[in-house]
Amino acid sequence: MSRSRATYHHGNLQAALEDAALELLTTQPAAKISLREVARRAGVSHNAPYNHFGDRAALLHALGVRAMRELLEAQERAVEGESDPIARVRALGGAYVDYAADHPQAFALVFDPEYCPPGHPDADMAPLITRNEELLAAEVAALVQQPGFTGRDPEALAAGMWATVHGMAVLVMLGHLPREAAQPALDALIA
Amino acid sequence: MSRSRATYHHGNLQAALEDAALELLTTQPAAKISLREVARRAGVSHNAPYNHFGDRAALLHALGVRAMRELLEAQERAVEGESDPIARVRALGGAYVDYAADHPQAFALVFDPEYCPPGHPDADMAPLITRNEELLAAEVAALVQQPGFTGRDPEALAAGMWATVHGMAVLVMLGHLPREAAQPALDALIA
DNA sequence: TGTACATCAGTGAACGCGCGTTCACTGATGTAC
DNA sequence: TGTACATCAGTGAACGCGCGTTCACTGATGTAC
Repeated sequence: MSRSRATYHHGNLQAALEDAALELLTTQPAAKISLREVARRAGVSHNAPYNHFGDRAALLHALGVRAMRELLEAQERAVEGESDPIARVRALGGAYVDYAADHPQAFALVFDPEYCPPGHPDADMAPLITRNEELLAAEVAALVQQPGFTGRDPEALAAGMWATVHGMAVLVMLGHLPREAAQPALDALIA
Repeated sequence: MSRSRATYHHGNLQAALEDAALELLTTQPAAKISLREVARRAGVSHNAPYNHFGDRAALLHALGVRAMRELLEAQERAVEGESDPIARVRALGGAYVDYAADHPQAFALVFDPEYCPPGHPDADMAPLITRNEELLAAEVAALVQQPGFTGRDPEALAAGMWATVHGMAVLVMLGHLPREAAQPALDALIA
C-alpha cells in the first residue's frame, strides 16, 4: 500500500496518526501538538484525521489511553520478575519512574486534566485505572505482611507509595532529580 | 490615582499586571493565559505590558518566581510553629501540599519548564531554590537524629521526602488524592 | 520660580501567523442482486 | 460474474479567531538651568 499523498483509503490511518502524534510527543508537550502537524507527519491532508477522531482533543485523549496502557503494562512486567514482596514493590516503583523518564510527555499526558480528566474516565481509560489500583493494592497487601511493615494501614500506605513514586517520576521527568537517585531515595524512605 | 482607561502613568502597573495574571491563574493554566487578557483585566491597552515585561514569557516567569516565594514562605512559617523534629517535617510537608491544593495553577507554574526552566534558574529564582533546599536539608538532618531514623542517608532521605510530598501535592492538585488523605499517607510511610 | 526638554509610560492601528473546523467535492471500496 | 449504488476515506479551499508583537504616536513627569 502506497503512502503517497494521493492515496485513498490509507488502510491504517488511525494508527498512523497516533504513531505520528506519539513521535511528536517525544519533542513537545501535548498542548503544543496540532492536528495539522500530526496530519503532515502522517503524509495526509490536514482534515483527514476528522474521519478517525472527532476533534483534536479526541486524538490526544486516545494517545493518553495508549500511554496509560503502556505505563500499566510496564509495571505488570516489572513485578512478574520478582517474588520477594519488597523486591516487587521496588520493581513496581522503578517501572513507574522509568516510564516517566523514558516518555516524559506521554507520562504527562496521562495526568493532563485537559485530555484525561480524572474523576470522569471514559470506557477505555477506566479499566486501566482500575487495574493499576488493584496492582498496587495487591503488592501493598503483601508488603504489610513483611517484618517491619506489619500493622500499617494498607490503604494509607498504598497512597503514600503512589505519591512517592509519582513524585519521583515527575521530578525525574522535569530534571529536578537524577534518575539514579530515585531508587536510593525510595530505599531510604521505607528502610 | 484614577484607573480609567485613559490614565497615563498608572503608578504600579507592573504589580497590577501580576495581580491580574495571578487572578487568571486561579481559573486557567499558565499556558492559556494571554498577555492581552491580562492587560484587559488590568484595564490597560494590550501592549502596555511591554513597558514592564520583555514579553509574555517574562511575565509568566515573574509570576512563577512570586509563586515559588509564596511556597517557600509557607513552608518556613509552618516549621516555625513546631519544635519536635518529626512534627516539623510533617508541618513542612503539610504546607507544601496545602499550597498546591490552594493554588494549583500557581504551583504548577513553578514547575513548568516552559516558564521556570530547571537547571537554569535566574537571579530571582535561584536563591529561593537554594533556601528551600537548605530548609529541607536542615529538617532532615534533625530527623535522622531521632529514634527510628538514625543511620539513614540524609541526602537520600531528603530526596525521598521531597518526592513524596511533591507527589502528594501533584495528586491532590489534580484530584487523584483527597486532600485529607495526604497526612495519613505520609504517616504510614515514615511510621 | 519658570521654562525647555529628555524620558517615561501609556495609546490605537496594523501585521502575519498557525490554528481548528466546516464545506463541497471525489475517488476507492464493498455489497446486493 | 457484472453491475448499480451506498458508503467510506480521502482532497483542497475557505472561514474566522485570538494571539504576540511592532510601529509611530502622545500625554505626563521630572530635571537642569
